[in-house]
Amino acid sequence: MVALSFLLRSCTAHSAALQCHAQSFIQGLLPNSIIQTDLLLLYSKLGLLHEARKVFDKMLDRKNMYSWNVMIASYAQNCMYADALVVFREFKFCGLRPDHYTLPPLFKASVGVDDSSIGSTCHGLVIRLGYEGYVVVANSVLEFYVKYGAVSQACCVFSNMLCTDSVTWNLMILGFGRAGLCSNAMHCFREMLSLGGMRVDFMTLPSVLNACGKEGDLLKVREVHGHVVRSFGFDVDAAIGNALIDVYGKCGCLKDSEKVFRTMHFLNLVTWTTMISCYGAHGKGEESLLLFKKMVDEGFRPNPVTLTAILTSCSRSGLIDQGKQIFSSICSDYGFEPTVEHYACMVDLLSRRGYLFEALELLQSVKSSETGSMWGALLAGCVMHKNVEVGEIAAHRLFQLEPNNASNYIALSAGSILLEESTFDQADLSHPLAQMICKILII
DNA sequence: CTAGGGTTAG
Repeated sequence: MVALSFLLRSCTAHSAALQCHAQSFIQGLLPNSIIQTDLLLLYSKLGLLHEARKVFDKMLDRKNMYSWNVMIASYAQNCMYADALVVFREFKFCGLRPDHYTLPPLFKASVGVDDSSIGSTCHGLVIRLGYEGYVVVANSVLEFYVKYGAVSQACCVFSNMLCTDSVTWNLMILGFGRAGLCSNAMHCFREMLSLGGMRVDFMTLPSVLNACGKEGDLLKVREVHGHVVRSFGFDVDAAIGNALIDVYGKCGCLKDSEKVFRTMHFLNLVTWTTMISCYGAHGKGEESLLLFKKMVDEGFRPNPVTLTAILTSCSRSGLIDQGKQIFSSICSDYGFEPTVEHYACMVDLLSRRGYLFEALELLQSVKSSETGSMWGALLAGCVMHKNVEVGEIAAHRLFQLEPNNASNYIALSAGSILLEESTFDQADLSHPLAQMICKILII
Protein backbone atom coordinates (compact mmCIF):
# COMPACT_ATOMS: atom_id res chain seq x y z
CA MET A 1 0.00 0.00 0.00
CA VAL A 2 2.85 2.34 0.80
CA ALA A 3 4.28 1.68 -2.65
CA LEU A 4 0.97 2.40 -4.32
CA SER A 5 0.50 5.57 -2.32
CA PHE A 6 3.95 6.68 -3.48
CA LEU A 7 3.05 5.82 -7.06
CA LEU A 8 -0.19 7.77 -6.89
CA ARG A 9 1.64 10.84 -5.67
CA SER A 10 4.03 10.71 -8.61
CA CYS A 11 1.47 10.21 -11.37
CA THR A 12 1.33 12.96 -13.97
CA ALA A 13 -1.00 11.56 -16.60
CA HIS A 14 -4.59 10.51 -16.80
CA SER A 15 -3.86 6.99 -18.05
CA ALA A 16 -1.37 6.38 -15.23
CA ALA A 17 -3.93 7.60 -12.73
CA LEU A 18 -6.53 5.23 -14.08
CA GLN A 19 -4.08 2.31 -13.87
CA CYS A 20 -3.23 3.11 -10.28
CA HIS A 21 -6.89 3.50 -9.47
CA ALA A 22 -7.61 0.09 -10.99
CA GLN A 23 -4.67 -1.48 -9.17
CA SER A 24 -5.88 -0.10 -5.84
CA PHE A 25 -9.20 -1.66 -6.49
CA ILE A 26 -7.84 -5.04 -7.62
CA GLN A 27 -5.51 -5.34 -4.68
CA GLY A 28 -8.44 -4.80 -2.35
CA LEU A 29 -6.94 -1.63 -0.93
CA LEU A 30 -10.11 0.36 -1.46
CA PRO A 31 -11.80 1.71 0.48
CA ASN A 32 -8.88 3.17 2.35
CA SER A 33 -8.58 6.79 3.36
CA ILE A 34 -4.88 7.18 2.53
CA ILE A 35 -5.20 5.72 -0.95
CA GLN A 36 -8.45 7.58 -1.54
CA THR A 37 -6.91 10.88 -0.48
CA ASP A 38 -4.00 10.27 -2.83
CA LEU A 39 -6.42 9.47 -5.64
CA LEU A 40 -8.45 12.57 -4.86
CA LEU A 41 -5.37 14.74 -4.95
CA LEU A 42 -4.15 13.13 -8.14
CA TYR A 43 -7.42 13.62 -10.03
CA SER A 44 -7.64 17.20 -8.76
CA LYS A 45 -4.13 17.98 -9.96
CA LEU A 46 -5.00 16.56 -13.37
CA GLY A 47 -8.08 18.78 -13.45
CA LEU A 48 -10.37 15.74 -13.58
CA LEU A 49 -12.89 17.16 -11.15
CA HIS A 50 -15.59 14.69 -12.01
CA GLU A 51 -13.33 11.75 -11.14
CA ALA A 52 -12.10 13.53 -8.04
CA ARG A 53 -15.65 14.06 -6.87
CA LYS A 54 -16.48 10.39 -7.37
CA VAL A 55 -13.55 9.38 -5.16
CA PHE A 56 -14.53 12.03 -2.63
CA ASP A 57 -18.13 10.82 -2.44
CA LYS A 58 -17.00 7.23 -1.96
CA MET A 59 -15.00 8.27 1.09
CA LEU A 60 -18.21 8.58 3.10
CA ASP A 61 -17.25 8.89 6.76
CA ARG A 62 -13.55 8.49 6.02
CA LYS A 63 -13.42 12.11 4.88
CA ASN A 64 -10.93 14.18 6.87
CA MET A 65 -10.00 17.86 6.84
CA TYR A 66 -7.37 17.14 4.22
CA SER A 67 -9.85 15.65 1.75
CA TRP A 68 -12.51 18.33 2.34
CA ASN A 69 -9.92 21.03 1.79
CA VAL A 70 -8.63 19.42 -1.40
CA MET A 71 -12.14 19.09 -2.81
CA ILE A 72 -13.11 22.70 -2.05
CA ALA A 73 -9.81 24.11 -3.31
CA SER A 74 -9.93 22.07 -6.51
CA TYR A 75 -13.36 23.35 -7.44
CA ALA A 76 -12.25 26.92 -6.76
CA GLN A 77 -9.08 26.48 -8.81
CA ASN A 78 -11.05 25.18 -11.74
CA CYS A 79 -13.51 28.08 -11.64
CA MET A 80 -16.33 25.81 -10.39
CA TYR A 81 -17.15 28.25 -7.62
CA ALA A 82 -20.73 27.22 -6.98
CA ASP A 83 -19.60 23.61 -6.53
CA ALA A 84 -16.93 24.71 -4.08
CA LEU A 85 -19.57 26.50 -2.03
CA VAL A 86 -21.93 23.51 -2.11
CA VAL A 87 -19.16 21.28 -0.75
CA PHE A 88 -18.44 23.86 1.93
CA ARG A 89 -22.11 23.83 2.93
CA GLU A 90 -21.97 20.03 3.31
CA PHE A 91 -18.76 20.49 5.29
CA LYS A 92 -20.48 22.83 7.73
CA PHE A 93 -23.47 20.49 7.85
CA CYS A 94 -21.12 17.80 9.14
CA GLY A 95 -20.34 20.10 12.05
CA LEU A 96 -16.77 20.76 10.93
CA ARG A 97 -14.83 23.98 11.41
CA PRO A 98 -12.88 25.51 8.55
CA ASP A 99 -9.13 25.84 9.03
CA HIS A 100 -6.51 28.01 7.35
CA TYR A 101 -6.51 25.73 4.30
CA THR A 102 -10.29 25.78 3.89
CA LEU A 103 -10.74 29.55 3.96
CA PRO A 104 -8.70 31.01 1.06
CA PRO A 105 -10.57 29.17 -1.71
CA LEU A 106 -13.88 30.36 -0.24
CA PHE A 107 -12.94 33.99 -0.82
CA LYS A 108 -12.07 33.14 -4.37
CA ALA A 109 -15.44 31.40 -4.76
CA SER A 110 -17.23 34.41 -3.28
CA VAL A 111 -15.73 36.63 -5.98
CA GLY A 112 -16.37 33.94 -8.58
CA VAL A 113 -20.11 33.73 -7.95
CA ASP A 114 -20.25 37.50 -7.45
CA ASP A 115 -21.75 37.31 -3.98
CA SER A 116 -19.90 39.53 -1.54
CA SER A 117 -21.97 38.33 1.40
CA ILE A 118 -20.08 35.02 1.36
CA GLY A 119 -16.75 36.79 1.56
CA SER A 120 -17.97 39.03 4.37
CA THR A 121 -19.19 36.00 6.30
CA CYS A 122 -15.85 34.27 5.76
CA HIS A 123 -14.00 37.35 6.93
CA GLY A 124 -16.02 37.07 10.12
CA LEU A 125 -15.00 33.42 10.39
CA VAL A 126 -11.34 34.33 9.95
CA ILE A 127 -11.56 36.75 12.85
CA ARG A 128 -13.60 34.49 15.11
CA LEU A 129 -11.45 31.44 14.51
CA GLY A 130 -8.26 33.42 14.88
CA TYR A 131 -6.68 32.94 11.45
CA GLU A 132 -5.81 36.61 10.86
CA GLY A 133 -2.16 35.93 11.59
CA TYR A 134 -1.82 33.47 8.70
CA VAL A 135 -0.45 35.50 5.83
CA VAL A 136 -2.10 33.41 3.12
CA VAL A 137 -5.49 33.70 4.82
CA ALA A 138 -5.10 37.44 5.40
CA ASN A 139 -4.05 37.85 1.76
CA SER A 140 -7.13 36.05 0.56
CA VAL A 141 -9.30 38.38 2.65
CA LEU A 142 -7.41 41.28 1.11
CA GLU A 143 -7.90 39.88 -2.36
CA PHE A 144 -11.61 39.61 -1.74
CA TYR A 145 -11.93 43.31 -0.88
CA VAL A 146 -9.63 44.33 -3.71
CA LYS A 147 -11.62 42.39 -6.30
CA TYR A 148 -14.81 43.96 -5.02
CA GLY A 149 -13.32 47.42 -5.28
CA ALA A 150 -13.65 47.98 -1.53
CA VAL A 151 -10.33 49.80 -1.15
CA SER A 152 -11.02 51.27 2.25
CA GLN A 153 -11.82 47.81 3.62
CA ALA A 154 -8.67 46.49 1.98
CA CYS A 155 -6.64 49.25 3.60
CA CYS A 156 -8.18 48.37 6.92
CA VAL A 157 -7.20 44.70 6.59
CA PHE A 158 -3.76 45.72 5.34
CA SER A 159 -3.04 48.02 8.26
CA ASN A 160 -4.03 45.30 10.72
CA MET A 161 -1.76 42.69 9.19
CA LEU A 162 1.12 41.68 11.41
CA CYS A 163 2.90 39.77 8.70
CA THR A 164 2.96 40.74 5.03
CA ASP A 165 4.67 39.30 1.96
CA SER A 166 5.00 40.24 -1.68
CA VAL A 167 1.48 38.95 -2.41
CA THR A 168 0.10 41.40 0.15
CA TRP A 169 1.84 44.34 -1.49
CA ASN A 170 0.94 43.21 -4.98
CA LEU A 171 -2.71 43.10 -3.96
CA MET A 172 -2.57 46.59 -2.48
CA ILE A 173 -1.00 47.94 -5.67
CA LEU A 174 -3.66 46.20 -7.72
CA GLY A 175 -6.43 47.52 -5.47
CA PHE A 176 -5.23 51.11 -5.58
CA GLY A 177 -4.75 50.94 -9.32
CA ARG A 178 -8.22 49.55 -9.98
CA ALA A 179 -9.76 52.19 -7.74
CA GLY A 180 -8.01 54.88 -9.74
CA LEU A 181 -5.82 55.82 -6.77
CA CYS A 182 -2.76 55.62 -8.95
CA SER A 183 -0.39 57.66 -6.85
CA ASN A 184 -1.15 55.38 -3.90
CA ALA A 185 -0.31 52.39 -6.09
CA MET A 186 3.00 53.96 -7.06
CA HIS A 187 3.68 54.86 -3.46
CA CYS A 188 3.13 51.23 -2.48
CA PHE A 189 5.52 50.10 -5.18
CA ARG A 190 8.26 52.45 -4.02
CA GLU A 191 7.74 51.48 -0.42
CA MET A 192 7.95 47.84 -1.42
CA LEU A 193 11.28 48.53 -3.12
CA SER A 194 12.63 50.31 -0.09
CA LEU A 195 11.56 47.54 2.26
CA GLY A 196 14.49 45.28 3.00
CA GLY A 197 13.71 41.64 2.43
CA MET A 198 10.57 42.32 0.40
CA ARG A 199 11.03 41.16 -3.14
CA VAL A 200 9.33 42.89 -6.02
CA ASP A 201 8.53 39.92 -8.19
CA PHE A 202 7.28 39.57 -11.73
CA MET A 203 3.66 39.54 -10.54
CA THR A 204 4.02 43.07 -9.14
CA LEU A 205 4.86 44.82 -12.36
CA PRO A 206 1.74 44.48 -14.52
CA SER A 207 -0.33 46.05 -11.74
CA VAL A 208 2.12 48.89 -11.24
CA LEU A 209 2.28 49.56 -14.96
CA ASN A 210 -1.48 49.44 -15.23
CA ALA A 211 -1.74 52.12 -12.54
CA CYS A 212 0.84 54.27 -14.37
CA GLY A 213 -1.19 53.91 -17.54
CA LYS A 214 -4.31 55.23 -15.91
CA GLU A 215 -2.40 58.25 -14.73
CA GLY A 216 -0.73 58.70 -18.09
CA ASP A 217 2.52 59.64 -16.40
CA LEU A 218 5.29 58.73 -18.81
CA LEU A 219 8.07 59.46 -16.32
CA LYS A 220 6.70 56.88 -13.91
CA VAL A 221 6.33 54.37 -16.73
CA ARG A 222 9.98 54.85 -17.68
CA GLU A 223 10.97 54.46 -14.04
CA VAL A 224 9.11 51.14 -13.75
CA HIS A 225 10.33 49.99 -17.16
CA GLY A 226 13.89 50.65 -15.99
CA HIS A 227 13.20 48.48 -13.02
CA VAL A 228 11.85 45.72 -15.28
CA VAL A 229 14.98 45.77 -17.45
CA ARG A 230 17.31 45.77 -14.44
CA SER A 231 15.49 42.87 -12.77
CA PHE A 232 14.38 40.74 -15.68
CA GLY A 233 16.31 41.91 -18.73
CA PHE A 234 14.65 42.65 -22.05
CA ASP A 235 13.19 39.22 -22.61
CA VAL A 236 10.32 39.71 -20.21
CA ASP A 237 7.42 37.62 -19.10
CA ALA A 238 4.36 37.94 -21.38
CA ALA A 239 2.14 39.73 -18.85
CA ILE A 240 4.83 42.32 -18.14
CA GLY A 241 5.45 42.86 -21.84
CA ASN A 242 1.72 43.16 -22.46
CA ALA A 243 1.37 45.73 -19.70
CA LEU A 244 4.31 47.69 -21.16
CA ILE A 245 2.77 47.72 -24.64
CA ASP A 246 -0.51 48.89 -23.20
CA VAL A 247 0.93 51.55 -20.94
CA TYR A 248 3.15 53.12 -23.62
CA GLY A 249 0.15 53.21 -25.91
CA LYS A 250 -1.90 54.98 -23.27
CA CYS A 251 0.89 57.51 -22.75
CA GLY A 252 0.92 58.26 -26.44
CA CYS A 253 4.22 56.52 -27.18
CA LEU A 254 3.16 54.14 -29.90
CA LYS A 255 6.76 53.73 -31.04
CA ASP A 256 7.71 52.35 -27.62
CA SER A 257 4.74 49.97 -27.70
CA GLU A 258 5.93 48.66 -31.05
CA LYS A 259 9.47 48.31 -29.74
CA VAL A 260 8.36 46.21 -26.78
CA PHE A 261 6.13 44.15 -29.06
CA ARG A 262 8.98 43.45 -31.48
CA THR A 263 11.41 42.39 -28.77
CA MET A 264 9.05 40.05 -26.96
CA HIS A 265 9.70 36.35 -27.26
CA PHE A 266 6.69 35.00 -25.41
CA LEU A 267 3.70 36.37 -27.24
CA ASN A 268 0.21 35.34 -26.30
CA LEU A 269 -3.26 36.34 -27.47
CA VAL A 270 -3.32 39.25 -25.02
CA THR A 271 -0.09 40.58 -26.56
CA TRP A 272 -1.62 40.74 -30.03
CA THR A 273 -4.90 42.13 -28.74
CA THR A 274 -3.13 44.85 -26.79
CA MET A 275 -1.03 45.92 -29.76
CA ILE A 276 -4.10 45.94 -32.01
CA SER A 277 -5.99 48.16 -29.62
CA CYS A 278 -2.99 50.49 -29.27
CA TYR A 279 -3.06 51.04 -33.02
CA GLY A 280 -6.79 51.54 -32.78
CA ALA A 281 -6.50 54.15 -30.07
CA HIS A 282 -3.99 56.03 -32.21
CA GLY A 283 -6.29 56.01 -35.20
CA LYS A 284 -4.18 53.53 -37.12
CA GLY A 285 -6.88 51.16 -38.27
CA GLU A 286 -4.91 49.86 -41.24
CA GLU A 287 -2.08 48.78 -38.94
CA SER A 288 -4.59 47.10 -36.66
CA LEU A 289 -5.99 45.13 -39.56
CA LEU A 290 -2.53 44.09 -40.77
CA LEU A 291 -1.58 42.91 -37.30
CA PHE A 292 -4.87 41.10 -36.92
CA LYS A 293 -4.21 39.23 -40.15
CA LYS A 294 -0.68 38.40 -39.05
CA MET A 295 -1.95 37.13 -35.73
CA VAL A 296 -4.41 34.76 -37.38
CA ASP A 297 -1.69 33.62 -39.81
CA GLU A 298 0.52 32.72 -36.88
CA GLY A 299 -2.17 30.44 -35.55
CA PHE A 300 -3.70 32.54 -32.79
CA ARG A 301 -7.45 32.27 -32.42
CA PRO A 302 -8.99 35.67 -31.63
CA ASN A 303 -11.29 35.77 -28.63
CA PRO A 304 -14.19 38.18 -28.04
CA VAL A 305 -11.82 40.80 -26.57
CA THR A 306 -9.62 40.68 -29.68
CA LEU A 307 -12.66 41.23 -31.87
CA THR A 308 -13.86 44.15 -29.80
CA ALA A 309 -10.40 45.66 -30.20
CA ILE A 310 -10.31 45.23 -33.97
CA LEU A 311 -13.89 46.46 -34.46
CA THR A 312 -13.18 49.50 -32.31
CA SER A 313 -10.08 50.19 -34.41
CA CYS A 314 -12.13 50.00 -37.60
CA SER A 315 -14.73 52.28 -36.08
CA ARG A 316 -12.23 54.94 -35.03
CA SER A 317 -10.55 54.91 -38.42
CA GLY A 318 -13.79 54.83 -40.37
CA LEU A 319 -13.03 51.46 -41.96
CA ILE A 320 -16.68 50.59 -42.42
CA ASP A 321 -16.43 47.78 -44.95
CA GLN A 322 -13.56 46.02 -43.20
CA GLY A 323 -15.42 46.23 -39.89
CA LYS A 324 -18.61 44.89 -41.39
CA GLN A 325 -16.72 42.07 -43.05
CA ILE A 326 -15.07 40.98 -39.78
CA PHE A 327 -18.30 41.31 -37.83
CA SER A 328 -20.25 39.15 -40.26
CA SER A 329 -17.64 36.42 -40.19
CA ILE A 330 -17.26 36.18 -36.41
CA CYS A 331 -19.33 33.04 -36.15
CA SER A 332 -17.96 31.24 -39.20
CA ASP A 333 -14.29 32.22 -38.80
CA TYR A 334 -13.78 32.36 -35.06
CA GLY A 335 -16.38 29.98 -33.73
CA PHE A 336 -18.49 32.08 -31.38
CA GLU A 337 -21.57 34.27 -31.55
CA PRO A 338 -21.04 38.04 -31.57
CA THR A 339 -21.51 39.44 -28.08
CA VAL A 340 -23.44 42.55 -27.11
CA GLU A 341 -20.11 44.43 -27.09
CA HIS A 342 -19.58 43.51 -30.72
CA TYR A 343 -23.02 44.78 -31.63
CA ALA A 344 -22.28 47.98 -29.72
CA CYS A 345 -19.05 48.35 -31.71
CA MET A 346 -20.97 47.94 -34.95
CA VAL A 347 -23.61 50.47 -33.95
CA ASP A 348 -20.78 52.84 -33.08
CA LEU A 349 -18.99 52.13 -36.36
CA LEU A 350 -22.10 52.86 -38.41
CA SER A 351 -23.32 55.82 -36.35
CA ARG A 352 -20.03 57.66 -36.41
CA ARG A 353 -20.07 57.74 -40.16
CA GLY A 354 -23.70 58.79 -40.33
CA TYR A 355 -25.22 55.46 -41.32
CA LEU A 356 -27.87 56.08 -38.69
CA PHE A 357 -30.73 54.15 -40.21
CA GLU A 358 -28.51 51.16 -40.80
CA ALA A 359 -27.40 51.33 -37.15
CA LEU A 360 -31.01 51.58 -36.04
CA GLU A 361 -31.84 48.56 -38.15
CA LEU A 362 -29.03 46.57 -36.53
CA LEU A 363 -30.29 47.57 -33.10
CA GLN A 364 -33.79 46.49 -33.92
CA SER A 365 -32.48 43.12 -35.05
CA VAL A 366 -30.98 42.40 -31.62
CA LYS A 367 -33.98 43.62 -29.69
CA SER A 368 -33.76 41.01 -26.95
CA SER A 369 -30.16 41.79 -26.06
CA GLU A 370 -30.05 45.53 -26.72
CA THR A 371 -28.00 47.49 -24.21
CA GLY A 372 -27.70 51.08 -23.17
CA SER A 373 -24.29 51.37 -24.74
CA MET A 374 -25.72 50.46 -28.15
CA TRP A 375 -28.38 53.17 -27.99
CA GLY A 376 -25.83 55.52 -26.46
CA ALA A 377 -23.56 55.00 -29.46
CA LEU A 378 -26.45 55.66 -31.81
CA LEU A 379 -27.44 58.79 -29.90
CA ALA A 380 -23.86 60.06 -30.07
CA GLY A 381 -23.90 59.50 -33.83
CA CYS A 382 -27.18 61.37 -34.13
CA VAL A 383 -25.76 64.31 -32.23
CA MET A 384 -22.66 64.23 -34.42
CA HIS A 385 -24.70 64.21 -37.62
CA LYS A 386 -27.54 66.38 -36.28
CA ASN A 387 -30.22 63.79 -36.92
CA VAL A 388 -33.22 64.56 -34.71
CA GLU A 389 -35.46 61.88 -36.15
CA VAL A 390 -33.32 58.89 -35.13
CA GLY A 391 -31.90 60.78 -32.16
CA GLU A 392 -35.29 60.99 -30.50
CA ILE A 393 -35.86 57.26 -30.89
CA ALA A 394 -32.41 56.54 -29.45
CA ALA A 395 -32.79 58.93 -26.53
CA HIS A 396 -36.22 57.60 -25.67
CA ARG A 397 -35.09 53.97 -25.64
CA LEU A 398 -31.90 54.82 -23.74
CA PHE A 399 -33.92 56.33 -20.92
CA GLN A 400 -36.21 53.36 -20.75
CA LEU A 401 -33.25 51.02 -20.42
CA GLU A 402 -31.10 53.03 -18.05
CA PRO A 403 -33.19 55.54 -16.13
CA ASN A 404 -30.52 55.81 -13.46
CA ASN A 405 -27.46 56.35 -15.62
CA ALA A 406 -26.56 59.97 -15.07
CA SER A 407 -24.09 60.16 -17.94
CA ASN A 408 -26.91 59.49 -20.41
CA TYR A 409 -28.73 62.58 -19.16
CA ILE A 410 -25.58 64.62 -19.58
CA ALA A 411 -25.08 63.29 -23.10
CA LEU A 412 -28.66 64.03 -23.96
CA SER A 413 -28.61 67.56 -22.61
CA ALA A 414 -25.37 68.26 -24.48
CA GLY A 415 -26.92 66.75 -27.57
CA SER A 416 -30.04 68.82 -27.25
CA ILE A 417 -28.02 71.98 -27.28
CA LEU A 418 -26.23 70.89 -30.43
CA LEU A 419 -29.43 69.82 -32.10
CA GLU A 420 -31.30 72.93 -31.00
CA GLU A 421 -34.35 70.76 -31.08
CA SER A 422 -36.76 69.27 -28.66
CA THR A 423 -35.09 65.90 -28.02
CA PHE A 424 -34.80 66.69 -24.37
CA ASP A 425 -38.55 66.95 -24.03
CA GLN A 426 -38.84 63.32 -25.04
CA ALA A 427 -37.07 62.19 -21.92
CA ASP A 428 -38.86 61.24 -18.76
CA LEU A 429 -38.70 64.59 -17.07
CA SER A 430 -40.30 63.37 -13.89
CA HIS A 431 -37.26 61.24 -13.16
CA PRO A 432 -35.14 62.72 -10.35
CA LEU A 433 -32.02 62.61 -12.49
CA ALA A 434 -33.76 64.43 -15.33
CA GLN A 435 -34.92 67.08 -12.89
CA MET A 436 -31.40 67.46 -11.62
CA ILE A 437 -30.17 68.01 -15.18
CA CYS A 438 -32.97 70.51 -15.78
CA LYS A 439 -31.91 72.48 -12.75
CA ILE A 440 -28.29 72.51 -13.86
CA LEU A 441 -29.27 73.64 -17.35
CA ILE A 442 -31.52 76.41 -16.09
CA ILE A 443 -28.87 77.71 -13.72
C1' DC B 1 2.80 17.61 2.01
C1' DT B 2 -3.93 20.81 1.21
C1' DA B 3 -4.34 27.67 0.93
C1' DG B 4 -3.03 33.26 -1.96
C1' DG B 5 -1.20 37.45 -6.39
C1' DG B 6 -0.38 39.99 -12.58
C1' DT B 7 -1.58 41.63 -18.48
C1' DT B 8 -6.02 42.94 -23.34
C1' DA B 9 -11.93 46.10 -25.13
C1' DG B 10 -16.03 49.30 -23.70
